[in-house]
Amino acid sequence: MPSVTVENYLKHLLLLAEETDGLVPMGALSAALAVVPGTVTTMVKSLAADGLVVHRPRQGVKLTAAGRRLALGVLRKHRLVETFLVQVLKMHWSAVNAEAEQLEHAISDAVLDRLDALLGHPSTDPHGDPIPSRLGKLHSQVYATLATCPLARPVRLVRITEQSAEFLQFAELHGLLPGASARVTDRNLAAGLVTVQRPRGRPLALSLAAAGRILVEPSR
Amino acid sequence: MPSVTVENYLKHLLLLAEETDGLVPMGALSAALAVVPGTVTTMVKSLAADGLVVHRPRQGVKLTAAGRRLALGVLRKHRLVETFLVQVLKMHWSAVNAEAEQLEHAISDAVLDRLDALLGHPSTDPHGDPIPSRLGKLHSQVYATLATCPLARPVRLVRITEQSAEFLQFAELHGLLPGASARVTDRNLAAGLVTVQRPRGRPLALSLAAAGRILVEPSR
DNA sequence: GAATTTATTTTGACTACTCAAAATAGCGGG
DNA sequence: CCCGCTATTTTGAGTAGTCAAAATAAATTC
Repeated sequence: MPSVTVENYLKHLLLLAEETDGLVPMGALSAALAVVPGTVTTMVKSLAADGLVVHRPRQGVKLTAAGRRLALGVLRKHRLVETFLVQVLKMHWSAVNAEAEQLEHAISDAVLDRLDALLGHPSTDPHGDPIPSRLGKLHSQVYATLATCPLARPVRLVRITEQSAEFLQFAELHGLLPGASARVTDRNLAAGLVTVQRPRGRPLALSLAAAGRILVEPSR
Repeated sequence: MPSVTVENYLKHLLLLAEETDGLVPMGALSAALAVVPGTVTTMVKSLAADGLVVHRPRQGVKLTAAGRRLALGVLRKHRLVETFLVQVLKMHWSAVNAEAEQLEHAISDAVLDRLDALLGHPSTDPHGDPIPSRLGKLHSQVYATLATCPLARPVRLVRITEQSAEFLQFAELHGLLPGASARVTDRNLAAGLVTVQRPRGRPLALSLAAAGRILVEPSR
């Protein structure tokens, strides 16, 4: 059975691979895990020895098929637990990431299956993040973001790819929840500002970085 | 924050104290934790240094007030989680101890409070074991057992103080669940056998040891 | 009251993970 | 082509928890 530490290395590697696609730099992993770079080098070498990752020295790491399978299992637990915490226990969506961070390593597959059934086999968690299937399929579509979608066109928010409680609380305050409608009225690259219009709301200014964390699809 | 290991030492110490009352011998703790005796000595000394237990060398250990408070918190998590697994996720009562063993160390107080409310603030878990209150009160009554209750008198089962899946499955198979009625028709100390009569059931033979794990109260 | 058994403690060593700080590699600029 | 910067790796050391096996203390037996 993989340790909590190993599960975390693999999970973050999977998450970072989505953005980086290809090799994940050691520094990115080090930052994500809040661990000094030297520690990552050591651990990655041991993960490589176990066949869970491939290590290209001085270049980066990536998951092997076995490592990816394990990582998907952890991610499935994380996102199903988040969904449970919000839908059944009525917790706030900004609080559940931290809770799931712990529970994902303690919950068995048997309990997870029951939870999955209780929730009606959801395909996304409360942030819109896709939940890997029992078989390890992660059907993550490529979406536009508020930083890249066409101007003036109505869009529907589908996913918030940022877990910090502050950001999520800010987002909710301004009605930026998965499922909500919006329209980007202006985008100023020089200033790094995006202006978003919500139905029945004041125009809202967002940094380009923040806008890039909000995934959208064309409305209707 | 106490480690998983520390939480387990304290929890088992609390459980063993119920039976042993007074000092728990090192050997008992060693057996309960499935760890060699030398390890227990080492750990107990470090727990004592942290003010969580009192160590009487060559005699045994007991919890301090601080240690007991922590242990009660863990036990509360364990038993509420068990209750949740049975009542909400419909798992079998013989399986939930092992699951709760893991989850008790990963669940936060915030989640626990929601769970407690969802379950209607239960006072016992599915085995009839009392759940410590949020404030750390453990109202565990002294009950008779099938090994000690008066002969021929009708009794109601209140608690099964044995967590092994095999035993619990055996108990359920013969209708020995908390809440059930029964009557001890015969007790043979020499043979170490207790005969139990269930309404509409065949007489059932139980070892004295097994009978001692089933707590009862006078019926009506 | 010595001798033996049993419980406990000590000692030395190991695994998994971590950090701090020094060494090194590979890059981009001049 | 060399210089310096940044990312990475190495080295040495520490913490938490564990085991195996030898040493010791206490209790039991004769």
